[in-house]
Amino acid sequence: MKIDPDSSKDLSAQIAEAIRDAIVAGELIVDQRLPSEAELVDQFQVSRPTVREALKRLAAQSLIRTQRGASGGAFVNRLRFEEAYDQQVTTSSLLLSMNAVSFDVACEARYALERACAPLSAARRTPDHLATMRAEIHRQSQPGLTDEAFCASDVTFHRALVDGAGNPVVSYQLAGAVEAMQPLMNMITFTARSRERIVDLHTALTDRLEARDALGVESTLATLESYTRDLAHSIVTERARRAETIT
Amino acid sequence: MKIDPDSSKDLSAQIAEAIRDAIVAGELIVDQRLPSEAELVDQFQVSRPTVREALKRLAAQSLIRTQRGASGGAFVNRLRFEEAYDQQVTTSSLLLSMNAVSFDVACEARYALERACAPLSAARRTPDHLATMRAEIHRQSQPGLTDEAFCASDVTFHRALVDGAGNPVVSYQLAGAVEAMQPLMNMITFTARSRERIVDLHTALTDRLEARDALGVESTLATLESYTRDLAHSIVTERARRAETIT
DNA sequence: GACATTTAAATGTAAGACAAATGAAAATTG
DNA sequence: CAATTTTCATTTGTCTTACATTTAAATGTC
Repeated sequence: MKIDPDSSKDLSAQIAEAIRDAIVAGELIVDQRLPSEAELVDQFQVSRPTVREALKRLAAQSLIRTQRGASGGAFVNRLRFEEAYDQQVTTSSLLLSMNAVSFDVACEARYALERACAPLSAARRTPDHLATMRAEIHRQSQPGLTDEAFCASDVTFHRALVDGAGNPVVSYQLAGAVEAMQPLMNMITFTARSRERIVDLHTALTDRLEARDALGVESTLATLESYTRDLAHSIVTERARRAETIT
Repeated sequence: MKIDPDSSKDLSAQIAEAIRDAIVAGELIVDQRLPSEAELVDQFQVSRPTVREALKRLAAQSLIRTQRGASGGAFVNRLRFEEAYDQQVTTSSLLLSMNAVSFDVACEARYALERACAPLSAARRTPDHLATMRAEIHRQSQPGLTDEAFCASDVTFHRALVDGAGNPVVSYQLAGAVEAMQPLMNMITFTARSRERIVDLHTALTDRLEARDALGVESTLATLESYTRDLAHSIVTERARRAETIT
């Protein structure tokens, strides 16, 4: 592990990269203790703040965790799916908002990927998944639910559908696609009628899943996608019409 | 933006979180300059190294970039798809290796998601995508290609297939699934015969895509998946047999 | 007005100090 | 001797101060 003091990059960035590469390459294994900050200072011939900045970079990516005290130090962190979820969701959300990704494009991506789970979920869903989905359907039917709560329940519902595939990698990948859509979904105001329609589709989805009818799940998801997109379009045009009227 | 000096978390972690929340909430917009380190010191009532550690955490997530000099400082960074790719790939790779995800599970997830692109790619692929795919097929047919190069070409081929969907969100999501598989794929030794079979399937895939035959693409992908899994299984059992013989 | 120089502001890096946590060894006590 | 308490060394967390380097703008010079 070497660093170049004349590089354009920060020393801390170089050191972080060197350590990260060692982790990725398997030279440092999970739960292994890194050298102490003082030892890293000697090893890389830099000051302690620089070493610390490097370690914080790694900590921000959940690659290491630190512990104070006598037998403390920095340890290679086992990256868990749950932690990776969160990072993926915030990254995906920022990607959508910062790159002005349209509702249509995001929606298309989400449902395309979600449909990919249909065969797996139909084959492997457990009663637990179905129960979660029906519970969320019930919640969504409650009058007086705020739009935010409705969207949150929608996310939980779809996550249960995805988790039904019984494949953690699929769940991880889809978490970003599904949850990152939520801010965009929150812009939609759901009328009583549109909620009713969505609840109907959710019910159909759950029924098909219970019947292990993969094709039925896929086609229902397609219907839900087009309905969601229509809903978004009508709201956009409605807003445009109102703006027109005011002008 | 407030921080709690008595929290169990590091001060730098709290400050980073506060700034990150402000970015996610849209209070700080792209290319906007953050307060200088000295100002942040005043604002949060902490020392400069602490502020800097917080900024490095954000830089590690590509949320900010820093610039030296008179009108320098830290700026909110536009998170681009390309940067996010890399992070996603390393995160996905580490998830697979650190959680001992089996080849089957990873492979299933990858092909399930990739099949989801089939209808979109069939509808939107351009001659460019087809040309890239055929070029990679040609490369894969070259004798004397190392296994690593073969795998790398395989990744390029599949990325072109995925990019054909013409949806950047899909490309982003799939980048992790496809590229993170490469280390696992690299464990496979490809014989001349297996390479021939894969090249045939790739050719079929490209032909179907050219014909805009979505179902054909899907079924060919399914065939490729099962062949890949069979290949991995035979290699595992072969190794087990040899180990048996030695013992 | 064009060009060279200076200056100021900002980040990058270094060095040293102390605080706080923590586990282990040593001392104390029953 | 065993159990408990104390002490101590190690390590990270934080602060202070200082200097180096980069960069753009202000200033001066011709």
